[in-house]
Amino acid sequence: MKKKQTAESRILEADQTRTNILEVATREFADKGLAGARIDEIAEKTNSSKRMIYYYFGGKDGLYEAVLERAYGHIRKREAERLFETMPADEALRALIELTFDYHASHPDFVRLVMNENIHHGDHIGKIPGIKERNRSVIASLKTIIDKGVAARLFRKGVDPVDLHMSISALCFFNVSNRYTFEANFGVDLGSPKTQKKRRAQIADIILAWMKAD
Amino acid sequence: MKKKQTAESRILEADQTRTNILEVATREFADKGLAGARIDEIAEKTNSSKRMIYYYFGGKDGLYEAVLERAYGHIRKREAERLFETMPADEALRALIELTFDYHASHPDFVRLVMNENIHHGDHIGKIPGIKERNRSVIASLKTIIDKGVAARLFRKGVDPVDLHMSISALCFFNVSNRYTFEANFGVDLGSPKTQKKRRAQIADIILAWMKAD
DNA sequence: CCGTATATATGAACTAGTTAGTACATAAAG
DNA sequence: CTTTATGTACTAACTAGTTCATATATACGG
Repeated sequence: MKKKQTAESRILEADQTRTNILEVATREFADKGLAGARIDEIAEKTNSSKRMIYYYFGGKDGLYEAVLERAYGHIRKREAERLFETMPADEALRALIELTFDYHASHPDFVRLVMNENIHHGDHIGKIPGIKERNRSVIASLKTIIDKGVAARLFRKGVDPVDLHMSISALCFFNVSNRYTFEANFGVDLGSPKTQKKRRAQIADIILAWMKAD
Repeated sequence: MKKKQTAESRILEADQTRTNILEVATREFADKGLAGARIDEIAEKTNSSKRMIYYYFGGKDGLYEAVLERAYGHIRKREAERLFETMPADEALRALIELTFDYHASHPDFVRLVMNENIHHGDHIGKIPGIKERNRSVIASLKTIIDKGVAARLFRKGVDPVDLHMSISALCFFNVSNRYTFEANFGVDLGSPKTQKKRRAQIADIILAWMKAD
């Protein structure tokens, strides 16, 4: 398959191999959890081999941590929050909530990895460098919106941005994380486009009702 | 250890053995997940033996399903909702939310089992007989409260009780399910009494603000 | 510019330890 | 003598991780 190589093409290929392994492993860990996923199965689905997993990532835990770090790296890239600077605070907040909802809905793997990490008592997330720093920017964005809303007498005073973030996250996260049990318990498919569309607006309504000045 | 037995004492002991196994297995499955828990480890922590796990529950999956059924059996026993019949609708709803919050906070094993079941795509929850029926009563209770609140012009019209339940569940569930990642991301311990107390009231505030008539 | 050492990358087969599940024997009660 | 309950020892399959061999490209001294 591989013909003559230069230094660059070699580095490139190695990088592709690493990325390919991470993509496959992300799917497997998200699907079956850290304990449930199998190294041999991941290796098989890869364009590469088991040997290379150990070569690049050291072992199952190393691979899992790399997968987790990559997943968290993706979510914090949406610094599009600056877009909201020109909007009124309530519209900005709604837009931010919808963005959060959409991210969760379109990244079930991320949600499932987080679930799994909680099953494992957060033993690996602590190893990701600078994770708190990355999240601070989300809180800062929310604080800006809150302050602006309070100044415009649209929002109540005294809401902690961390609480606000927690509430938005909880509502958006649950929609993906508890999809299967909710379906079994209530016969509602949280993944259907119709339910999603309704819920997306509803979550924003809930948060805005709470934030609203009396 | 065991002396002379009668038929009854034998049945009783057998029942204690089964219960003991289920208790131990609940902790283990909640702690490590279905794939992560080990039959040998469960057996060791039991007053009984591995042999009896297979005798009573058939295998790992059978044991897990029995654990899941038992956990779901417990949560639906709080039919204390009738207590709220005498209260105004908003107070009743707040009380119900606080009850839900407390249940989640004091049963992390249940929350973690549900998380795990979602990791496994709800493959086992479907096997629990009559699970939908059991949940219908929760929705019915909520509907009663909503209707009463609407009649008293305390609540908005048109809120679907399933949506209301979903929102309450999401907020209460997240507080337990995402404890470890939230701590790692934001340095907030959702399990501390102070945070819990604040959050308990806050969740009720959020839902009530949304339900309130304009 | 050639040869040799060195770092990077990869394949194939193997292994030690684990893990779910079973076989067989037995004991007590009805 | 049959049903229920239980202890001991075993096994077949799996699973993470390793060993050894090797190919290719670059570094570097002569």
